[in-house]
Amino acid sequence: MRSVQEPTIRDVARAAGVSYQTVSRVINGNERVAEATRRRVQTAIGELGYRPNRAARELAGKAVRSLTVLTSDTSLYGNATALRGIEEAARTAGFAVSISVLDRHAAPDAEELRARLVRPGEPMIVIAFDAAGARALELLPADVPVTALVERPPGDDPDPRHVWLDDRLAATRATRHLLGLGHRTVHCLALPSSTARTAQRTEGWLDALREAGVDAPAPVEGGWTPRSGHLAARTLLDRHPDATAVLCGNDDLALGMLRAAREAGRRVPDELSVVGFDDTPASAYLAPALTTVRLDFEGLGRTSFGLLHRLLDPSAPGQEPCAEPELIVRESSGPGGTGSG
Amino acid sequence: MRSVQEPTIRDVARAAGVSYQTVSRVINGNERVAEATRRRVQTAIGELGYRPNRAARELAGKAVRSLTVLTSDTSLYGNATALRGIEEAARTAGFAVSISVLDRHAAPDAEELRARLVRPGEPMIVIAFDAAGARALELLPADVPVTALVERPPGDDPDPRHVWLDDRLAATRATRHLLGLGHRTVHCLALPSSTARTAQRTEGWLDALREAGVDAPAPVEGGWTPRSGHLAARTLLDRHPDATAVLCGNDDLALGMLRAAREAGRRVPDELSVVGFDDTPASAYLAPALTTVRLDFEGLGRTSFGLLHRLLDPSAPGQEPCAEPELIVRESSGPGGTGSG
DNA sequence: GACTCTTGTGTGAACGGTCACATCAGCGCA
DNA sequence: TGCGCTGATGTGACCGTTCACACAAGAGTC
Repeated sequence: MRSVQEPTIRDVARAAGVSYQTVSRVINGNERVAEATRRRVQTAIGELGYRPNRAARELAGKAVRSLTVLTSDTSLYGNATALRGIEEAARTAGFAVSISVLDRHAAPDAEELRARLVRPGEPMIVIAFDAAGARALELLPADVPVTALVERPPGDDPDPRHVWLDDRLAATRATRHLLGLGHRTVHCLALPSSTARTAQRTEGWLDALREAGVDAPAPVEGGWTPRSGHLAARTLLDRHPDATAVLCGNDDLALGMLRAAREAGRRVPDELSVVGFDDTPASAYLAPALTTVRLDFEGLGRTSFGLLHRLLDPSAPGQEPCAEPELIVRESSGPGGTGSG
Repeated sequence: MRSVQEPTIRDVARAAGVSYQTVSRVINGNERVAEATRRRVQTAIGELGYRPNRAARELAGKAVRSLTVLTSDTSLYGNATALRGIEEAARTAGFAVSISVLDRHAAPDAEELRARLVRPGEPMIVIAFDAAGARALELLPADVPVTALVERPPGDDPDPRHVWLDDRLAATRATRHLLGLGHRTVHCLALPSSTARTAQRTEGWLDALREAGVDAPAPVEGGWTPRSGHLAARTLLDRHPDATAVLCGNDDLALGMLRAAREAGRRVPDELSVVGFDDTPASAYLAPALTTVRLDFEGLGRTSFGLLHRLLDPSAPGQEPCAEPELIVRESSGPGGTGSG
């Protein structure tokens, strides 16, 4: 296939007048090589354009630096941004990143998942914000080194290989913001949970309502897209024509909510306050600009990689922590009237 | 690291009572194996849970089925959607997909690029809608099998390894739509071009104006995000307070345009028509819902993979073609007054 | 019945690295 | 002078697979 043979370690050795093993030592940063020899070898490497053969290295038992990211739909903001964070951190550390995309709607089975591993024992990072990811995480063989970005901290059985953002607290703060504006209660357009339990963001919303001594209306569940948000929002407005404030599971749902409100003749924020989640690049430019919670998905991706890296090599450097969730108040939330709540 | 050794081809051979070579034949679908033997081997494979070792296979000279996607920012709609298409098609064909993310703002250099290749000769797909991607494509060593998703067909020197969507015609149609609504002229909020030449979408816009015998106003160049669209839109409205129709390079720019229009007190579509490009999932839910052009990025991704596959193996199956660009008329475009143009 | 030809199977040598061990020179020290 | 130690380098085996080739057994041909 290739016309010119790639140079091997033995070609370099010949060019530098040393044995192939010495070349191997130079490549792997072994101490025991005389400075002059090292330089000669490095010159030869440069001149020949030598690069170590990955396959040979792996076959010979050297731990190879690669990982696979398992994620659903890469066009969702959270997934895409986390992926970017992982890729950047991984590349900086010299890891090759493979990717395997799950169908968001179909539950993966163990056999299929096993087949997705590039090789047995390939390290993985699972983006498990949704049910497909969470299920994949459960099904992964036990001998695979893995870390995961999860929606919720596992309450009873904390797993040190999981990382997450404090969605719950963030949702509480966003809800408090709305209550503080004078709304009698806050409705919830919820994201599907990744587990059988209530989504974290929904929990946080409940926390704030409980704390304020307000009865929580039943949340309405949407999907992940503006389309599903729009449908769910219609249901919500139908069921609760007197709603004055809605917390949405993400910015895309909020976008659907804004449209449904417009269609129902409810002005935002005058008659209805809407708060989103994620702070997508679009949110500041919507009409009205969306009040939302900024989440550091990129940082979370970096963190998940750092964790995996230390799992594989305990001497790997630590990671700077991700940014705290931050409420960004824009135009879509306003004072709640003193009227019906 | 792993407690249990993975079974090798020799383990399978022993279990089936044949030589390792026969096992290799079965794995690779060689004709010359007796039916009974084949079955025995396959049973052994199943029982032992044997999977071929990728590295050994590659080292022994077997073409290994993997590819690397080179792309900038994975959170942009076009990139993310194309990536999804590539990944899906590749996985179906048994390829492992690696990913390498370029900085959209920094030009890659040849040395760095070479280092990104998982191995010399690794097949690649470059998503080259922007300048970073286009530059990377140029710098790739000649011996790498590569296909690319490009912004524009290379006019003079058509490269059969490139695929693209007919942005130009699509832009012409969108512009005709606006002219057909009675607008005297159409302004352009342009995407940065991937090359030194004018962006395809901008060309298409020019085509339509020329065809209608209308003088083309100078296009205003934005970036890729709502933020950059907003900035550029302000400039555009400043320079051309009498504009009644604007074609935007993508939906995110259009979003920025919508906001700038609102801030300038220009009602859309009554006083100003805005048309986007891409049909992102959000566009139908914006206020007003965006008239835009639907582009089949996912199909383009699949096509680019099919092309690469056939480059590597001429007997690989053909691909179904991508969908034609389609103008989706929604609320953001309306009749142009007979007043100032 | 000796000859090809086909079919099914086995053997040895790569592929390009790493690892464990062997070797060798130079040094300090009794 | 001879011993052990240390630092620098070389040698052989091996990782799990494929490839090229050798070989045995049976069928078809003259």
